[in-house]
Amino acid sequence: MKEITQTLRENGLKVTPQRIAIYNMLLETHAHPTAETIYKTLSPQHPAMSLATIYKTLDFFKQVGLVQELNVGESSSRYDAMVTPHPHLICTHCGKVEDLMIDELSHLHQKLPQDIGFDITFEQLLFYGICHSCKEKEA
Amino acid sequence: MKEITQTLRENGLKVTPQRIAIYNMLLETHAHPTAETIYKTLSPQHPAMSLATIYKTLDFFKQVGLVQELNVGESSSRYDAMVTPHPHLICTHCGKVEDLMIDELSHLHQKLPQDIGFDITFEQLLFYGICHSCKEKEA
DNA sequence: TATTAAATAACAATAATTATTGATTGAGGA
DNA sequence: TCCTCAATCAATAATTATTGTTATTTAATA
Repeated sequence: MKEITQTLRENGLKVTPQRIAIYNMLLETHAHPTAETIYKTLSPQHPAMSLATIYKTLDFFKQVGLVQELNVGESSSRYDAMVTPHPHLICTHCGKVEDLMIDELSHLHQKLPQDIGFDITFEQLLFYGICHSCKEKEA
Repeated sequence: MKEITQTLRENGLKVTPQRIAIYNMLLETHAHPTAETIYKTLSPQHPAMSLATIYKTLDFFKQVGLVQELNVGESSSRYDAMVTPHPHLICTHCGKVEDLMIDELSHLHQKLPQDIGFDITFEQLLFYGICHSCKEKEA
């Protein structure tokens, strides 16, 4: 709680209940929710909050480095409060997205040759496949 | 030319001028165009072709394995006729997307531990940064 | 060439996201 | 503490990418 209020203030953003609610929800889940999911989850406690507020808040958070946006090829973006670089596993059957904390696959830009002519600032590694529980159901 | 007609026929799809035009355009470019870009590029020679046809054709091609869809976080998808797995470089300044043919970074799923509980079918590695020409302009 | 099933173009519809706008809030100074 | 003003809020409208729908056209095959 202290971290977010501090981070917001440091970046000249106001600390509002909406922003705190969104950030806390992202901290508590590992499900990489979409804006829509966040909206539905928070609706009971924040019935007045609009979807546009979620989008704007997530956009602020992204700029400030509190969350990372994740685009795995679905129609909508997902959001992750774990901002250190790490690969993701995506089940193409149920849509589940999992974090993968493997150091060897988390800093691949270091393995790039010098002459590619790009200054790399960020990397994203996605693995698509079928998760265990979906595979069991199919069998 | 032979390859696409053959592939389409093998998959029970009709060979039409539109499909051939779209596939040839993708073979000739390395720019990873969007549906909209393909549409505009082909309009002069195929003024009657509709955007919906492009989308549907790209969808067929994807299913059949003639192209791969590429989602780098923009609002629209890009398409690549190079279907062997390879990383991509994205310039966050001008939006350019380049192929990166590096074997070491093209089969990373082989480096995954056995116990992740996923059957991986596809991987995508994206590097975001500033390209050389954008960097020069900024300086 | 005639037949038939699939593909096309035109247009409508949907869904995600963004822009706009008037109302509200809260930090800083009197 | 109260006032003022700029920033933020929520609601709504607008935009944009993509996908259905359908009548018409076309490619494949006999």
